[in-house]
Amino acid sequence: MALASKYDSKIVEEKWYNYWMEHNFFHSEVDEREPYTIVIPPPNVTGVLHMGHMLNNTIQDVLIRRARLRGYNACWVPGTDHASIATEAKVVARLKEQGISKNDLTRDEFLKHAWNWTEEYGGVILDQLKKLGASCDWERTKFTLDKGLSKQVTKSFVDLYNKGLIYRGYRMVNWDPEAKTTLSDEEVIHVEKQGKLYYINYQIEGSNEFLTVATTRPETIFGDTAICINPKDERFIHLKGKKAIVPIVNRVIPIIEDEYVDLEFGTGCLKVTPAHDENDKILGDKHNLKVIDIFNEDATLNSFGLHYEGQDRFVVRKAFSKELEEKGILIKIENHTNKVGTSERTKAIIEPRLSDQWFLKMKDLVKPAIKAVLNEDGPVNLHPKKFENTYRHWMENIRDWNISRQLWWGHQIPAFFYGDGKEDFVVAETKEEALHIANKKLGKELKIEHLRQDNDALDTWFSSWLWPMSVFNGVSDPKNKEFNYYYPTNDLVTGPDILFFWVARMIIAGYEYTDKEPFQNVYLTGLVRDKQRRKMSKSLGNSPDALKLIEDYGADGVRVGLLLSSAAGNDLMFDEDLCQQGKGFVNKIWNAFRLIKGWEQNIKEKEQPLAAIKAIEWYQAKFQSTLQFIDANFEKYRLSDALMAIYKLIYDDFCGWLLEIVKPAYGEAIDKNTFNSIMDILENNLRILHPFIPFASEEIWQNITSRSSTEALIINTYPTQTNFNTTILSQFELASEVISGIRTIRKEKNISFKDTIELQVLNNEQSTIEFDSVISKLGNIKHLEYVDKAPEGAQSFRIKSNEYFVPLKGSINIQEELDKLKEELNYTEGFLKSVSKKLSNERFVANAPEQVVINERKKMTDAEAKIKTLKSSILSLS
RNA sequence: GGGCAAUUAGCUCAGUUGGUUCAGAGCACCUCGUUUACACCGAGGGGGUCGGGGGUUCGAAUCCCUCAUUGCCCACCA
Repeated sequence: MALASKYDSKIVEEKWYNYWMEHNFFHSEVDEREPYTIVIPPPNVTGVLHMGHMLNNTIQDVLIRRARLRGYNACWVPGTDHASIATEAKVVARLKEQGISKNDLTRDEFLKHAWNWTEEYGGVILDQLKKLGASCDWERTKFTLDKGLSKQVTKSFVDLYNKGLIYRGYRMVNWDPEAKTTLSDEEVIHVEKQGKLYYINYQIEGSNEFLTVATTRPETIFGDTAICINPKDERFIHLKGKKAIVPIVNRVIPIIEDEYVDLEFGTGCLKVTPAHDENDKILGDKHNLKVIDIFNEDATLNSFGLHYEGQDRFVVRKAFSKELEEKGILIKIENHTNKVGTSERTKAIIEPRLSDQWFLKMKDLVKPAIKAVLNEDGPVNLHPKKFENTYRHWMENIRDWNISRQLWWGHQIPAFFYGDGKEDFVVAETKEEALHIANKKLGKELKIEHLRQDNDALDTWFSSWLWPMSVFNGVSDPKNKEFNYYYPTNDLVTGPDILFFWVARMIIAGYEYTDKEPFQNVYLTGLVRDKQRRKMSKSLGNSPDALKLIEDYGADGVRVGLLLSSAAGNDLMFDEDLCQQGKGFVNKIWNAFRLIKGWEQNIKEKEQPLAAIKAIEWYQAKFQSTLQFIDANFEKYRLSDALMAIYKLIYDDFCGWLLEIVKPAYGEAIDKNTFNSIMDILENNLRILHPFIPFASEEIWQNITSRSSTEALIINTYPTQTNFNTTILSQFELASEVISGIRTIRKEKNISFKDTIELQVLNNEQSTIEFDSVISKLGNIKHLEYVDKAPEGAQSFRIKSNEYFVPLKGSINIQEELDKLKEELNYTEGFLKSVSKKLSNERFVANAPEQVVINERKKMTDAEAKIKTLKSSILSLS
């Protein structure tokens, strides 16, 4: 069978993915082996694959495939997230296109639409992951709204409520007026906005005097219930105990005193609107102020807004400030930049709002999770470590978590109201149970239809924080076999943007429910950016189509491209050229295989050339030293470095050196021993390549007909570390320098590679004798001999203290040669001077470690020897 | 406003406890080469006062101070 000279990823990748699936190689069952588990960060169910997912999941697949080869029971659990607010927003938008408003639907009707949408688009992303080569255990695919998982969410809510950790409270929360729901603090993104500072006059009651207040939000004047001054402020001493009149509204409000007010800012007078600012709320509570809520849930003004009722807050800001200006009440406007909270999802500006919500007390829950990460050596390690600082800071300053959302798509809160009072509810896993509890509590015989379940849904993250446990049913049944086998999981791979949303909370939940960490290592990838360092986003249109990339470069090529330059935690400047490099690498491996495969036609039992014996011996040592490096870097989660080491091993050492050395002359047979050794080496290469380029490695593996093992590569073995010969590595190093020297002479003297030459070696102190056969082959040398004195009429070069001569038929340019020698002599003498200067420094000799001094002395004697040979060469030429 | 990180070749980044192999890698670039696996190739080459300035030391990319720039996280100053 002839192999194509260019590797065709399209055919190959589909073929082997199907093959792996048919043989169920991704599936894991509990057995006696040690488990290695990763749970996927569940992408949004209606999402599509983007560059971040590609990077993320490539890393997970590399880890999982390597573990599988190393004999672990590797289990990668896939799944999707219902993504409450994001998905609900998409469904609402689609309904709107169809002319349907969410408000016109019942909860059940809306959910039907949402489920339809989920079934239509849901899971597309999982199919896209398959294209990337992700070896997930698809039989275990989970969805956060699955019955089993939902049950566990409900159970944990009830459990935390019964422990007194969940409570219902009337608090100032972050309100997203577009999604019409509250958000947690983490879902609020502060962005700098260019705003204005409005100076507004308030009349003092019973006088003609005015007091000027500076505010960024004039529309909230309708909710003012006090003016606050600093008691130390001498400018306003005369106003103590007086009252002010809110302009337009004409409400009379007290002037209160509090040291909270900054004397320097604005006018030193603060208007207090307890319903719409957290600080004002604190002031209000302290001074017993009235609370006037002026907004509807979509942030239009309600009837307190008088003639602005029904208009949007920002429209009102403009119109109202104009009205105030016209009436001479607004006296000045200044530019002012401040940070404004916006919704992570809808980008709407957050409105602080008082409402009844559900909260989770975090202070105590957090404690074991802090310890687990900040302890040296685990049990939880973040990679890179620098994130432990931000983790600590967040955890130590944590506030209670607002877990209720005014959304329908999600887990409905299992609280059941039996009356209209704020406290008239019970919390239970089912309505029936709730009825039972309620009746017991009240001593009554209520009917089930008297109970009304809380309308709110839970924050998405309140379900995903259970994910590593819930995918194994560990919350419902902590004693089950699977859970105890697979949990705690090994690695988590995700972006630092959800460190608080998700990672920290999983650790918290893990300790609360199992006393164990949910995972041992967290690999935090960077963001994928474009060449101009811009974040990749749909709106910028700078994000390449993931599937198109796979089509163009092959999944293997894209995987290599992504991994080549993505140190943990560093942002990745994505450039398609990287994929091109990856594709080139795959093609290189493929062609190396074609070469070897070609030898198969012509193998003979004959004497093995010495060059081949030595080269194979050398490569095996090189492979081992590289394997050590790779393993060490996997330990440190430095996948790029591991991959780069493999890249160089294959490109330079395997293809560039080994294959060139053992390659039989054109038309000649290869000896059997060499061929077999090369096959063994090829197989080992494929084993370490497989995690990174699963498709091409399997394709080649399956094309090896003489292979001893019949198993698929994916479930084969990984090479283990053995002792290796280090001196052979340095000997080869010298030999390669000699070959390089020969090539230079060939080039300078215009000697074709096809013409054989002779080589004479003088001063054979550091011997490359072991590799003379290799030098002869690659240098195309007819005759190599050791001589006692420098031959005449030869071109020469020096490696360490050896001198090599290539006798030339024609005359050589003596002057040219002489100049070169003098230049080299000059450099070496300068070098010697600096070394001896260092060594004559008494303090250096006294203070530096012994080995350093010895090394310097060695450098000195080497240089002296080299100067000697250089001088004698110069003498013989002139 | 507080905190954390970064700054090394044109680009993306390595550089462990200061000291052989410390100024490196990959890519890009330039020159040469149609050697029968691969031009998605091979052989060479140029390129950096390690952000600036101080200091400690026999010795600093590495430790300390300071300044500058950039990025990230956190934060209730109207």
